[in-house]
Amino acid sequence: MAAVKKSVSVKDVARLAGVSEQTVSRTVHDSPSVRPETKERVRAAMRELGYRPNFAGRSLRRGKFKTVGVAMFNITGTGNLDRMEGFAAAADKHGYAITLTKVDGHPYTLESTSSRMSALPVDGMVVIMNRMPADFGTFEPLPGMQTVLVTMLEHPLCSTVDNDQFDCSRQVVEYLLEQGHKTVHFISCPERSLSGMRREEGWRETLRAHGIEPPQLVRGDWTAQSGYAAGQVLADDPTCTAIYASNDAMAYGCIRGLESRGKRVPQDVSVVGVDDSLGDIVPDCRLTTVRFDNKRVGMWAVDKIAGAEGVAPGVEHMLFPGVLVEGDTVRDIR
Amino acid sequence: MAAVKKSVSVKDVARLAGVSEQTVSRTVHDSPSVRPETKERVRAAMRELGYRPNFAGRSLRRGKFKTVGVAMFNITGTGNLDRMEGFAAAADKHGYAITLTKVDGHPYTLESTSSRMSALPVDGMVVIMNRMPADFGTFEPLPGMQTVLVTMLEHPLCSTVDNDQFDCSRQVVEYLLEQGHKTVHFISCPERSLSGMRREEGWRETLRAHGIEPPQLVRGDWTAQSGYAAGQVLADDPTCTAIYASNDAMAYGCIRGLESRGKRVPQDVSVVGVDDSLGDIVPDCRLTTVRFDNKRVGMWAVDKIAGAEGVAPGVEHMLFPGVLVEGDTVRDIR
DNA sequence: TTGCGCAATGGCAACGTTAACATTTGGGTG
DNA sequence: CACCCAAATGTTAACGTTGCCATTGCGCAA
Repeated sequence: MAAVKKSVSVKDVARLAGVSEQTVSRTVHDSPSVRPETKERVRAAMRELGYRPNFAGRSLRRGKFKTVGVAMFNITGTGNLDRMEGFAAAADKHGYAITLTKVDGHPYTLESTSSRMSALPVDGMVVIMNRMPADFGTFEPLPGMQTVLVTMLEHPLCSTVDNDQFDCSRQVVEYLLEQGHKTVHFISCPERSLSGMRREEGWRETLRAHGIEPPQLVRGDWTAQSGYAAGQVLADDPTCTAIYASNDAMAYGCIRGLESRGKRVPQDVSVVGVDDSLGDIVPDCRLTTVRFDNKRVGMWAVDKIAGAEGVAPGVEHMLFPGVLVEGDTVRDIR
Repeated sequence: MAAVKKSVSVKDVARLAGVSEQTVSRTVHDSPSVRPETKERVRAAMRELGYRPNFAGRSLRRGKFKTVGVAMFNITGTGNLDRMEGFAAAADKHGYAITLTKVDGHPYTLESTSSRMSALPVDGMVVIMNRMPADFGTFEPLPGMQTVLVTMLEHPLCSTVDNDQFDCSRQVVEYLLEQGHKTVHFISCPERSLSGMRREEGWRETLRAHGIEPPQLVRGDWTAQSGYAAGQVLADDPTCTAIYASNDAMAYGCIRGLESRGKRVPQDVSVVGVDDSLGDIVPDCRLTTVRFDNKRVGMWAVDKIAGAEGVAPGVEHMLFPGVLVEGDTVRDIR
């Protein structure tokens, strides 16, 4: 056991088992045209030598890698962990692996991402579009490199998938109106956030669809501190009985801000957030919020690539609705 | 442009450029023994055909994949996102890619993880040891598969890296003692958590090292709710002027629990957490906590594999200390 | 002019696997 | 007993790349 073993190949196994390389290959793939007795002999040889099929040889021969590439601009981001969980779960299901790459560069383009991916052992790629790529409109995926974009936008040549942020706002606003509120105030996010702006549109248009002119919104910056300030402002507005915040941190901040001005939640004002990100961090409130199934989004993306074995690409646009989770921060005032 | 292009190989480029395949290969690797003029002609051909070197062919030839495999039991977990960021950053630096796989199975063994990895295009692997594998003590890494475990435990054959949980507690306890506190109370976590138990040991032993007998600890379950309950209990203990909680959620819950019993933080009681996970979620307190650099842990792991190009493995054990971040929840009572 | 050395390029083989085809063997049928 | 068929196994070639060695062409010193 002194020398370093070079990697064991079918040839070595074949020699030891006294069969041809092809029979070894057939045994690996459990072909029915190998006698059980022979198979057993080959398996024994594989065990003895510690044989593992070589990925490169196999891929070269097959022209497939059974791997999906994932490109992300910044890995740290709300929901990314769940999305990754989804990628991994779906890949696992299809016997695929996930290859992860960080994307950078100014300007950030789908073209360069795609080009980089094509030198990696992947059959398709998923791009998490935190940023808007400069060439979004004109990009065409490489032939043979099925591409799925995680974004709310539609694309003529790539399948896209994401959470439905517009519908999320529709659900929240209609829910609050059903509880008897005459209008819904809104704490927004910075204008550069694509998904945040979709939430804003959803809020605005749903109110209008119910014949209600949207009140002045309060602009936040995702932080609880900005929610706190917004809560203090809205506490002085007598028409404000229901507040919808663009994320949970601002919603929680808002609650504390309202309380600092003597308003109680939900007795005086109802509050709803988005993202279900408070988890077990806050002890004294079960916030009413919208939960997105990011894992499902991730699974869909990988399914689209790994599931379509040889099937025609077929561009599809998919938006998954969130689920409104009732907590203790909304009161029915009818 | 009607037919689907098969993948473009060196052969195609060579033909178009009127040179041999070898010259194309040399051009790809920017060998100095190709005339600049020839290089340019080859490059033009590559551009025209959209040539990308084939990963499988290259790996087969070279016997290297330039890829590090990462195995995780559950992807969702404190710090995993930052660790991933570290993996990706380090891989990027070395021109490597990351291949992610989810691990399951009962019992969970390093052996099966390793075996699964060896059929993937990776040169080494990193295992995030959220769970204790059944064969931790007896595992030997596959030859040629450099293995790094992310855990606090040492291993005779694999390099290991993680945050230093013991030192974290030492820092917190000594910091609080320096502020004049006579003892430090502790809110622990469930006993099954390896890192949590290390924090507990660190708290206990540091107090003893200062000649202080550790007071009765309060057992929590990582949630703010359990911290809240602990805070209420400790509020009635007159000897309790400083509390160290095993994570930030419990620390925040504890603060609210103390307040519910009329104690103020930090005027009456000082509180310190761990993990720096509150971020912008809580509006009204800047918690004193310990911040770990999980990204650095991730980078170290991948550096160890990707950086050691041909170098002898060399088993190493690395623990990174956290940094105590001063907030507004500790008071100097000297 | 001849010969030498160097720069530039080409030819060949091999990495490990497996699809396609070829061959062998044994058993049944006319 | 010749024949054919099916089951089991073997042989060959090719996937794309690149290390090694061979070859070509050219300038320069002898």
